[in-house]
Amino acid sequence: MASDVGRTKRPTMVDVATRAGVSLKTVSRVVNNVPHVQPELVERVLAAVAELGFRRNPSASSLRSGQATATIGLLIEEIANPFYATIAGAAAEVARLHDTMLIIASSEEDPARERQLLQDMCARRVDGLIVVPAGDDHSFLRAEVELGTPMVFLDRPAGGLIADTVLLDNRGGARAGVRRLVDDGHRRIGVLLDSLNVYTMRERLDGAQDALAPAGVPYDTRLVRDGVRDPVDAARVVSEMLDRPDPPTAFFSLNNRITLGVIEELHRRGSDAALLGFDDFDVARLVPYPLTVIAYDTRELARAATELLFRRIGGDRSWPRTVVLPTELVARGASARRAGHAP
Amino acid sequence: MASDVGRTKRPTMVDVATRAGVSLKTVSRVVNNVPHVQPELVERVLAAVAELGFRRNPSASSLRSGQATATIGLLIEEIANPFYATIAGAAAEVARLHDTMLIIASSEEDPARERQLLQDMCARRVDGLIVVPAGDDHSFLRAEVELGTPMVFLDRPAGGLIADTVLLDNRGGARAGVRRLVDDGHRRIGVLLDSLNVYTMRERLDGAQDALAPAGVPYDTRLVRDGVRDPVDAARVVSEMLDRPDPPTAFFSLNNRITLGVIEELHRRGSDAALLGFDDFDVARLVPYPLTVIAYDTRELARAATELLFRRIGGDRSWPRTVVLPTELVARGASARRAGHAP
DNA sequence: TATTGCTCGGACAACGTTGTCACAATAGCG
DNA sequence: CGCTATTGTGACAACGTTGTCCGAGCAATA
Repeated sequence: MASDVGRTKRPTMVDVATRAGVSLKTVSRVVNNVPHVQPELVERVLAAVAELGFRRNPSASSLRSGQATATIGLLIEEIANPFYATIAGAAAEVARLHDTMLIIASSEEDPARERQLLQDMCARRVDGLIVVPAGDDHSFLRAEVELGTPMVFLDRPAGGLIADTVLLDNRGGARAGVRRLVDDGHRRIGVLLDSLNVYTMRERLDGAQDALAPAGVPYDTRLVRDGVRDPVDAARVVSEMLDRPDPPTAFFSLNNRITLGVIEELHRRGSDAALLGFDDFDVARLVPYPLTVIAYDTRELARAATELLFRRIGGDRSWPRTVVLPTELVARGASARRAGHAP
Repeated sequence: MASDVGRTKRPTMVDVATRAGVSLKTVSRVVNNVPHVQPELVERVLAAVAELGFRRNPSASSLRSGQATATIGLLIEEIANPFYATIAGAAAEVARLHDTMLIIASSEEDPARERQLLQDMCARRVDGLIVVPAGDDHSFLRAEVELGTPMVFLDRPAGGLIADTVLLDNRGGARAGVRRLVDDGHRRIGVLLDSLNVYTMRERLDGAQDALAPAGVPYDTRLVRDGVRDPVDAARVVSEMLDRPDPPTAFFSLNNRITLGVIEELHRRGSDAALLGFDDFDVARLVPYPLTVIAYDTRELARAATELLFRRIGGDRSWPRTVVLPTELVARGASARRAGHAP
């Protein structure tokens, strides 16, 4: 083809060796910083490397040496989601400190795709994996674990596999938040959640029940609604609940997407129902409605997981551990009501 | 060490061949779907693959076959930033359609780091690169381009390198937005921007001047402020400008981080200055202040770039092109003033 | 039955690198 | 001055895969 113009081959160590007038092995030594090479030769080799623009081929390198691709994999649900983006950012930061590349893949909450991606990453011989599980059976990873690929599960536990896990205190956070609502005298609390198939949602709902049951609040199915996917859904559900003869005096939304919809509807109606939301969000203080959020440090979550992973990669073979990170209740919003500036 | 427990070697094609009682090459053929292999042998091989849990070693594969690591690289400034997260999500989606892995790396706006990461990705023999430039000299990539690694620059043009580029119509968008402010009678417009070192900021400011100059609006240095890094900065600058004897009647903020700060201050003061902001943001409609945003489709931006990249990977050797995507003026906010529900 | 044509399996080399080993050159010692 | 350590260097093989090529096996044809 006429389009091959300028299509040269990449320089290899052999080219560098020829250029520098040394042996292949000497180049290898210089490139890998092996000591006991004459300073003069080192210089000649480095000069040749620079002139030819040589870069070591990591495929060949990791093929030969068996290990250490200087790459870790991160499997999340969806990169575009700010929660996962924050996780990816924090993981990337830690990886950078270890001179390691980060491969990010999105499962899109599809267990089959999750499996495919994880196996693909393992086939690429990543040095380790951080996984936010989508499916609920990860026993297919056992072979990889036994082959020595360390992995840390993040935000949700693995299914059918004993492994390192870093979680939020979903249940405790929800319990504390709802307890506050109860302490404030609320007895009819609307609860909105995405899906009970998700571990975090189940935990949060359990936490709410932990707080409601001892307070003697009866269980009212009409006040717990799952399948709330987006803010529009949420607004509709809130509207329905408020139109009932005995409307809730408070709402607990189990994630921030739902919280946004709830705020919108409450604000639109000029309601004064209390609102508790799991997850903080960055424009929370601009929101024209007072609310309490169950906040946590997403970066810390990812950082803890990534650092644990690197400890494993570094050779820590101790028993798998589960780390649970705390949450915190924070008052937010109501800037529309002339809240002052935060310090 | 006693810790080697369970540390088996990964199965190779040789193992599979032995197990299936065929030759190594036959396994290779089956694994690569080469036709003309006896159906019975195919079955035996596949059975052995499944039993042993064999996965092809991509290092060896791409080493031998020279190309096609089925991986593309994306270099952005910061994964945790929603703009880049959205880009990453869209790029990942397109990559998935092409059965390709996406490696994401963050330059953190550091040109040295950018260079390092790009060269690292090239060394890993990615099939192509998408780059949001941080530095302003990318001539060091020329060697890679000549070696046949396609690359597409996104959001900002490359420096010192002729290459495919996908941009927003920053200048046109700013021009249209500011023209509307001018048409509405505004003559004193406060302009807040991050840094003139950034290409997009320069373009947006140029667009503003395009609209102001013909309208005979004099240039007032005190109304253009750069170095506005975050919402707190922005709020302070707005406050200062409003305290002047002839305060601006409108503000133009050149990115959404700044916009948030401006909103907060305007709302806090109960000001009625008009507000125009570059970049839309997802909670915009919840915002308690009316504003116009210069919006665009971030996903489309990334999609266009990624698809162009895959066309190049597919063999398109036509002249490098520059794609400019349109922006759109959208009215937002003021939900605090009882705006109705969007349909 | 012998020849041709065709299909498909297997031996072998090679991709670029690194570990092993051996050897050459130098320094240190008696 | 000869011997052993020590240091520096290179030949060679191997990592796991795939491209090349040859030839075995078989059917169709003369």
